[in-house]
Amino acid sequence: MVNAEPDSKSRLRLWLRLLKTSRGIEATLRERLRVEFSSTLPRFDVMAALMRHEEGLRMSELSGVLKVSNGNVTGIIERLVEDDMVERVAVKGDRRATKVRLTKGGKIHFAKLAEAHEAWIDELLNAFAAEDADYLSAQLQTVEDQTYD
Amino acid sequence: MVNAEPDSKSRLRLWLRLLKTSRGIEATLRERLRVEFSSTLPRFDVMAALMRHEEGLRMSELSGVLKVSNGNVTGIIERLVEDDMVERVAVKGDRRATKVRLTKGGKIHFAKLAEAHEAWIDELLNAFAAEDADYLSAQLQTVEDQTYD
DNA sequence: GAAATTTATTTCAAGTATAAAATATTTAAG
DNA sequence: CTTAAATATTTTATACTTGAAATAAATTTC
Repeated sequence: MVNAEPDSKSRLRLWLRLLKTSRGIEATLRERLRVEFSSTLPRFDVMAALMRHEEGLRMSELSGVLKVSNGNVTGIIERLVEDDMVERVAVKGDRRATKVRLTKGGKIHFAKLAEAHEAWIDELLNAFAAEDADYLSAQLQTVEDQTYD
Repeated sequence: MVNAEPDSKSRLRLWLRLLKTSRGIEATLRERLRVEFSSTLPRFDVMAALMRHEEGLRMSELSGVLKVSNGNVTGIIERLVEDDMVERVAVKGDRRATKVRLTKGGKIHFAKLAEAHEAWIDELLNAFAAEDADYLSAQLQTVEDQTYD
């Protein structure tokens, strides 16, 4: 028995499924961050990146890590600074650059967000046993090298 | 041999991988829609939904299908109407409602977008044979029921 | 070492996105 | 019928996002 359907159809279905799944999870995370912490996913992403870099990151490094535009990061950082979650630090030797890092309060706040976040993901993806999750991650990893920016 | 790492870590890694993969593909699609068609992903999504409903959709049906807010759809439709891709049609019997549907030009334009879109996905996901893609889709499907809005 | 180029960041214009408030209309209740 | 409640949509305020232009500072070139 031959299958008349081209592979492209299966790939298209996979893409639509991938999109639906990730958008669904994202929507749930957004909602919970908003309701339970008056926060947002972009703020969470920025703080997570800064958490992994105690010493701080330049604005351009941050936008590189998060793969978003410079101007975008400027705006999010502005609001995080207003809320005393993040502080700007001058870079000695280069007056064009600024480093940003979490404040003490920012670290404390993020720890709470991160704990809740991990629990939410654990709940939303509980259909996957650890082995299945690892296998799926590996499968998805293979796409990575395909995507060029 | 026991594994000290809790399942939640595997699930978190899966989520981060899922997010990275879909954002990567989305970024590529956005870029190509912009460069090759001066269009955007939200416009594509709206037009795709309208293509599947020849007779048109109410604004609220459209936001339901796309899972985005009413106000959001209002804005996207406004711009599509300006470009003569979409037209508003009065709903007889209910003066509150409006149906929107693709114009003839909108259908012609969307056909080009859709063809390019499918080819891009086929290229970006070529690492997956049809069977692998179908299997992955099925795996991801299991998450669906977990996500509540 | 002054001029040209590159680099780091912000500003800007336009589009996307949400939740909440406002409008307009229809339906239900009394 | 007339008020109250529900429904469909738009408007508003705020945040996020991008690419491109502007600004400022550092580096390279002649």
